[in-house]
Amino acid sequence: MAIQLYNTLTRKKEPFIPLEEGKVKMYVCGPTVYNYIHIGNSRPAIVFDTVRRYFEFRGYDVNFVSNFTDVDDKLIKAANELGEDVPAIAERFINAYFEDVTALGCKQADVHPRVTENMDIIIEFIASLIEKGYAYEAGGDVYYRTRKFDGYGKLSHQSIDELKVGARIERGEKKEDALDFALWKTAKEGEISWDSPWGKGRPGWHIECSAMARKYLGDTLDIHAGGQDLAFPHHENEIAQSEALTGKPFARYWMHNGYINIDNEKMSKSLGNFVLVHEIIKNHDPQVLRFFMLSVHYRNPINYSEELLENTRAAFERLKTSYQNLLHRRESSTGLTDDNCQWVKQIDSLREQFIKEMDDDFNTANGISVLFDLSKLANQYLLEKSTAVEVIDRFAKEFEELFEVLGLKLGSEELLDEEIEALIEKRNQARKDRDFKLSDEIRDQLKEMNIILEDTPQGTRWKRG
RNA sequence: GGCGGCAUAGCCAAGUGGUAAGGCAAAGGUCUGCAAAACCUUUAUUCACCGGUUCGAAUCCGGUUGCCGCCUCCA
Repeated sequence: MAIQLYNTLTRKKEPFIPLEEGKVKMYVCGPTVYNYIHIGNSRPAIVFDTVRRYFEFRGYDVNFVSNFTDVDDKLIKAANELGEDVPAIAERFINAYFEDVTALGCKQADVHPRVTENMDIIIEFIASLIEKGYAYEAGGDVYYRTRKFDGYGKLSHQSIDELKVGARIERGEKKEDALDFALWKTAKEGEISWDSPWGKGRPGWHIECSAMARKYLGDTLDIHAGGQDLAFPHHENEIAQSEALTGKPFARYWMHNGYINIDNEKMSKSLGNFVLVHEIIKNHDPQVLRFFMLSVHYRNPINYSEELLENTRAAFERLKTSYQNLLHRRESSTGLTDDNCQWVKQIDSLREQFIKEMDDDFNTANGISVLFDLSKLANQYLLEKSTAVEVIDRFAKEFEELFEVLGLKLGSEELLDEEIEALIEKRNQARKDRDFKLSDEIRDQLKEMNIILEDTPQGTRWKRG
């Protein structure tokens, strides 16, 4: 059974059938790098990183492209305000972006193309659209002739006449029609600019994705993804540009993630109610933020608050503790016993369940609930008087693989320094001697050092507090 | 005005026709020298409200209420 995914274009869940067997060509709209990303920006990064990981887990070869918008109006504005030039700001926030999303467990894309490095193909693209009559030059600007493209509105399911009501012409624009949008903007005095057949200027926002997606992935993509708010006008305009040029479908599947809300209101840089990832991860484990995002289906809204993050932390700990306890128990485990296969069968069945849930439009919320089932099963197994290394390893491997699919880390085994090691040994001797006063003192002392001890029939295990 | 989404326990959240997953929190029990971790048990006769279809509805249809989003830079 194929992976099912919800396609914004058809408003239905559809089986995923790639253009080329076993391969996924995927493009995700990346950030405009004029500031640190807020947690709303981090959602598509996390969600589509997970989609990519899941495709890979299911044996697909994924070609994943995500752009940086490194020149546009907002960057120019930021440059003016900060008294820096646009490339310097872009460079700084591209680095900051990688730092943030890496902390959140996102892998790098295969290609991270930048607008400023692809000016030639963007200009070429625009020139071809003019040639085909889909665009026109007007006083140094170039606009897309929206009404000429028949399918306009097919992604956002709006009719072109209804859209017209909301469209506007800004002062100084030379559009033929209110719905037309800029492909090329002529530079104002002193602004960063590139030479073009229409004079010095810079690209409009939408054309970059059409041009770069085509360059790196071809005329037709399997999946094009981004935040819900990009569906209109950004993605709609991309379709108009690309399909007018090639005459082929631009993307077969369109995926859009839901918003993050703060107090039930959309978070956005322009509303000013945003929370930066950069700030959050100073006080919170970035992995908890990722877990939080994945605990809700990607198309549903998420309400963010510190309190919810704290609840998530407790839940996430539960899974990791379960895994750590398995590792601790491994040392005192023996060979296989007769009933072991029953446990393994149950693990197999949970793995199937996980795949079934994820195959259904990447239902990470349900995938995570399977992890809790796995955790419960493992904890029950650890209650057995004797345990088998094979079964422990099977449990551990399952944790590791499924965590990896979701981009979550279980925490590596670290060693304690000798001093702490010695204290634990000393305490164990005290417990043998039934000197509980001393043993409790040592436990408190270690707690001060952020080491928490847990006594089990198989010996004392420790974890960081 | 056009298009779309959401409403499930104290909180978070799955679930699109077959009798309410999972997590957090809370309570009781077991285990433990005491803890911790964990296990077992309990916590929605009910899914915003009102009708309808059906043997059967949280799920489908119609209506009502409330909240949110897109239509303008936005993930």
